Amino acid sequence: MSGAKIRNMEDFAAVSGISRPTVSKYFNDPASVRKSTRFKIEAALERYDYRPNIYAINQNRRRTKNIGLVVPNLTDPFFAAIARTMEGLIVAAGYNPLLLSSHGGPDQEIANLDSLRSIKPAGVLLAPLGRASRTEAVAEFAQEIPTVLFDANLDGVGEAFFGSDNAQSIGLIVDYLCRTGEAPVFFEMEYPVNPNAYRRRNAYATAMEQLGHKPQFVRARGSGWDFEEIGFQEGKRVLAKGAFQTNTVLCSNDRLAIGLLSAAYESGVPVGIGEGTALRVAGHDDHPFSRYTCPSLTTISQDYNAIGTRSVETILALVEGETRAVDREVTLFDGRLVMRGSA
Amino acid sequence: MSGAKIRNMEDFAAVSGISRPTVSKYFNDPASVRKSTRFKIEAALERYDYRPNIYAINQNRRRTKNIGLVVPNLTDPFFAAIARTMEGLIVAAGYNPLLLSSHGGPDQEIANLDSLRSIKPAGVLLAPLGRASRTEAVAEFAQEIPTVLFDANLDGVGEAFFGSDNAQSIGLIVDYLCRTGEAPVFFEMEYPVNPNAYRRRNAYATAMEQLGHKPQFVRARGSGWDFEEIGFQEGKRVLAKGAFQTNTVLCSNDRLAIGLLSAAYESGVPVGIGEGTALRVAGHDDHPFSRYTCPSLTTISQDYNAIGTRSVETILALVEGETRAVDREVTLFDGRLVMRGSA
DNA sequence: TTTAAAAATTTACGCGCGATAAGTTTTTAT
DNA sequence: ATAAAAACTTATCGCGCGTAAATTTTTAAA
Repeated sequence: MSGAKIRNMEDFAAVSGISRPTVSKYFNDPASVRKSTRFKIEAALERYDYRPNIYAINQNRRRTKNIGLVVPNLTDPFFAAIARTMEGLIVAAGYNPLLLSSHGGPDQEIANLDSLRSIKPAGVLLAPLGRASRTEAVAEFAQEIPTVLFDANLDGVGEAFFGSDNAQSIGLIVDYLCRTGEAPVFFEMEYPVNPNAYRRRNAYATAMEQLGHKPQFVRARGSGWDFEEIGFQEGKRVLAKGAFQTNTVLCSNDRLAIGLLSAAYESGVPVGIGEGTALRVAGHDDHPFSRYTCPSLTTISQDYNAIGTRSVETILALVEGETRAVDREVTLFDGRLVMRGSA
Repeated sequence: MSGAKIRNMEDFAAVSGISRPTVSKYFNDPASVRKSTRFKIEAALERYDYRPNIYAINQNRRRTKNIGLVVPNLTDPFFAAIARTMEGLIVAAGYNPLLLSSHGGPDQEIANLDSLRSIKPAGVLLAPLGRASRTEAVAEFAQEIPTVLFDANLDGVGEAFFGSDNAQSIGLIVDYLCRTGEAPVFFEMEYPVNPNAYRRRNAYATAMEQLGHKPQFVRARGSGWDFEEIGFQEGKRVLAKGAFQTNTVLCSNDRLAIGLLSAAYESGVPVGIGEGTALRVAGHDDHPFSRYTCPSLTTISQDYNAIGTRSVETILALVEGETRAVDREVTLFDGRLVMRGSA
């Protein structure tokens, strides 16, 4: 770091002894210039502190190097974790991730897409809110800008969808629960906000019937995204009434289960699989905290590594191929049973 | 939405019947143009889908409208929540927040600041990693770009710092624990990554001595940010040895406490304040999940609404005043005792 | 070594907007 | 009604870079 102030690429080209357009080429792809000129430029980079102006770059480039990454709710550690995975992959591919959270609201989701529009991203990875999403507006966005959905599907929107196979995973855990004890009751939100919740409900019913059991539901009243609180409040209410039809409860997701476990504890209902327990509880998602519940939560681990990897690969392929998908690809990954103390 | 394609501000000015410079003024401040012209422009905005090119704007503006927001770890729901609060305030003030997570690593922290540099933000809100931060590099950044620190202080870095008064909050909870039972042992990381952890350690010692008790420490081995796991593993180890010197444990933070509670459960040690309990556990931070631990966690609630609000206000004042702070302001907010079931 | 092809470089221009100056029209105040 | 102030228009420049076309250099093949 020394010498005169470098104000732009022209200045920098001067001190490095190379023409500005060649320097420009270098920054777009260092391998595209002759080795000798690359060395000259890199030598200059060591002596002077210069970096290209990102606004000037993007004003002229056809496509930016930005990839939008929109999740329903960053406060949910599940999405925080998957977003982190994806961010890493995007950076590794030489792109610039832009992380936005919809905070559980469709207005914010649209606002996020709007703000992405002005960033002119090369592509977008979107985990939609689901049923709460304004599907038309989202579809319109996906029409404009290459978009890959993950976690929650909106029929026909975007170039591809990657998520979990709820039928497989719920089937798996229902089977496990039935093998190891009483058949489970399904504990869920009365009005789920997420399409996965509907799929899980149906998957539960199907799995139970195939095993010769009658599906039984307990529906928690309440709305919004504060699942733990709803699971807790409604859990207390149901436990007080003794209204779980069997001693086994399969929750639609881990956050609901976390609330229910807390309610069981406060209600003095011992949860687990050992001696002296009165209730088994299972969840779905392998939430980062499910290891530390009391007892630790038996659940399904979504393969979010696969979901993240494939989603990023797909959007990058679309972006780099400058082509739209011919068929909309829908890929569902299997969940894995995680046996812990609660069921 | 109709009519010809609008490619730039010139086109849009034409269809709205206003000159381009005036349209430019409008977009910078709608109140700066005559009401009649504002209506014309807004009428045109309804008919045509135009939004100014953000890259061209920022290339020419002295200062952008971007505010960087860097947190140590978005996977931690505490930071996710405070980031969300701040994002809202920044948007409300007409600025554009850019959320970045350092994922617990100093390299990523520096990378984040570097990537912010190329965005040329008007100002930055930074919750540094703390002791792991490369202080010199962060200080250099804060020299370049107006920066306000929050949560963790780095001496002399940035224009201001807002955080919690650990002396007050730890004093408060130590006092509470001593009034209601045995004096607490302090459970903490052996090598804390965060300056708050050090302040809490010292605050604990001071508070204990003032109350006539001998401070006693249990230090968890392990490093990194996986506090729950460390609290769990080390909690099991210490409980197995019966090495807590009293029946009351004050944890340096809630995540450690969550791990410890899980360990106590698995070890068959009943936690709480009622009959038949053997251990009291308290935490610090009012982590979003501390309501749902078993038992629910007695803790200190940081006033992160105040921290968020004041941090945003301060950076915006700096940004809009185009002035640097004369004195570096350090403001610590009081914590609030949250009494729950665990202690 | 010659020569054509490929690669690298330079020339020249344009992107979409902010900023400013000078002149014109409209609004406000007296 | 009139002057002053405010808002607008026209004209022009410059920001920092990407990129097509033209030119030069290098490489590879004959």
